[in-house]
Amino acid sequence: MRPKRYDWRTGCSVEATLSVIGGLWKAVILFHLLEGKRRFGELSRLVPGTTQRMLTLQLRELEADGVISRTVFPEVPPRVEYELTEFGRSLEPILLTMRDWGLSFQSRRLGEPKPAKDLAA
Amino acid sequence: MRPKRYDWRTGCSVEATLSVIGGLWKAVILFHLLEGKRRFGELSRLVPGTTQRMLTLQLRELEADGVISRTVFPEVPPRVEYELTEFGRSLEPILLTMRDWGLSFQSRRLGEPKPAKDLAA
DNA sequence: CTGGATCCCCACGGATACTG
DNA sequence: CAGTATCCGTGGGGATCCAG
Repeated sequence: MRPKRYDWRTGCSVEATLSVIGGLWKAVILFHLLEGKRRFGELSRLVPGTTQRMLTLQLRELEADGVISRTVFPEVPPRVEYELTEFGRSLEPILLTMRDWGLSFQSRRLGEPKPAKDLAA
Repeated sequence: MRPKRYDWRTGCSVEATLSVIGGLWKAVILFHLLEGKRRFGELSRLVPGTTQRMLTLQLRELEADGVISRTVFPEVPPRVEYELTEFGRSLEPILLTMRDWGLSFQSRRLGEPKPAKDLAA
């Protein structure tokens, strides 16, 4: 049995949140879905560093949690679109807050002349 | 250093944020530190599901990133206190947003008699 | 184009014992 | 009390091939 890492029942509220968006690339995926529907290939390009396999797995879990919807178009070149559900959209405040902090963090780091410990971090 | 999972330089803003709080239990740890200083043993109890080793590792990384400070009291029964730095406190909006969503999620789930995957409204 | 199925490996993380 | 050191198992995730 997989005791999972996070337990939304016994854990604190943050832990509950992580049980949904705690996956490796979930937050990043959801962030890119804020702007609208995305095809699999788009997400693949938007999230470099992840493999197709990982992307698929993460998308499946998000779908299972009711955060995103998956629409398959029965076309000859297959097309699949992922979209936030109403429930998934409720995560927007979190994602936007993370984006804001990230932007600030990035510019802060870029402004630093020399990192204290060049290799790490 | 290994390319790690997240790269705040090449990735999107959310990815940059995850490079700091993306660790397994980092968000949970930081959340508990919002209320003030915590001793190692306290955190250990506050974050069930994590081992001392993991807790130590996560704390070390957070410290290396300048998010928390570690104070050692040279007492006979050793005492170590962890506290958010000013920089770490800048993460508060994220943590609080996650807490809020988690609370809502928990109560929502508790009210559900059966898991519903199709939620139109 | 969008994945599913498989194989494989290592590094992540658990458990335990020890120390200042 | 607050770790560190060590060993070790596992499963997470990469790579590859195949399919609709």
